[in-house]
Amino acid sequence: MTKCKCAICDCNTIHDEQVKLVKKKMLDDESLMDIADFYKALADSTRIKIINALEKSELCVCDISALLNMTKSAISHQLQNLKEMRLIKGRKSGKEVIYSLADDHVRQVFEISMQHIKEAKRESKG
Amino acid sequence: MTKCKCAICDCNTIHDEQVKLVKKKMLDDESLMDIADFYKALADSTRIKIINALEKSELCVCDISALLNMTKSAISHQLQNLKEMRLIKGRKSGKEVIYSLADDHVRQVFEISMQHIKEAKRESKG
DNA sequence: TTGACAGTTGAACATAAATTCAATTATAAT
DNA sequence: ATTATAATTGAATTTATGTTCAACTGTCAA
Repeated sequence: MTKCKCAICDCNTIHDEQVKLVKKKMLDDESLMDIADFYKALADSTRIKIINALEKSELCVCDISALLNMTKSAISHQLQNLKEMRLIKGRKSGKEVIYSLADDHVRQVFEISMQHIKEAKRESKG
Repeated sequence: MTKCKCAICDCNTIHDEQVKLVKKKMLDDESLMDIADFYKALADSTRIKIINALEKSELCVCDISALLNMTKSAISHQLQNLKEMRLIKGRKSGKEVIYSLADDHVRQVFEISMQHIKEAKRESKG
């Protein structure tokens, strides 16, 4: 329990040992940024809907627009977003571009988050 | 392949069968919103750092402020955010509030997302 | 009971992200 | 070639989010 040296926080009593330990064990800043960016890609209901849809079947931009009742432009922007994060991939077929999920991680993460939400809901009710 | 009826998108040729199938299989809007909200909680580098820190040890607000070199106010706001999503919990100890992870889902999701990022990086290099 | 400190809170501000809009590219059909 | 359509793009706009700032609450110690 000592006074913190840093200029920003006005802490007098920090738990030195724990903080030192944690600092040592924590991931580097760049990796943590990457992780946050990964979640950012999933942190929007439009993109989540797109992913949930592509879990069921590959679809073209047009299909997704109709499905979500949104403009092709809005959808296309979000598709680029998801593609950049390598969550989806697109293949060209004539004038259309057919999109599908890039790999299985999305499905896995989806499963776990569903579980968490279910349990969190149960707790909040009980 | 028919003209879409909706007013917003200007689609002429949508793949009816697939869209219909997907619509049937997709989760309801509320659940999809909940999932997006869950990811929103993780979609910020400050919050990710907090979670990564709490994976290693429970910590008070002061500790986290010192660790991340940020004001207690900024940290506190984010802690409320994470608590609301039931990702962390806090217990009072004298003047301090000690925070820790709420359950194991966070750890699990973390693992998978790390895998995804590693693979995505490998691909982008190859 | 007064002062000091850990933590929280709400409003203001600053920044980032989503959607719209207009224009453009690429492909297919006439 | 010309036209039509799927999709993309960049800039403008709108909306959401993170941080700061100042004030406040609760707890401990003198």
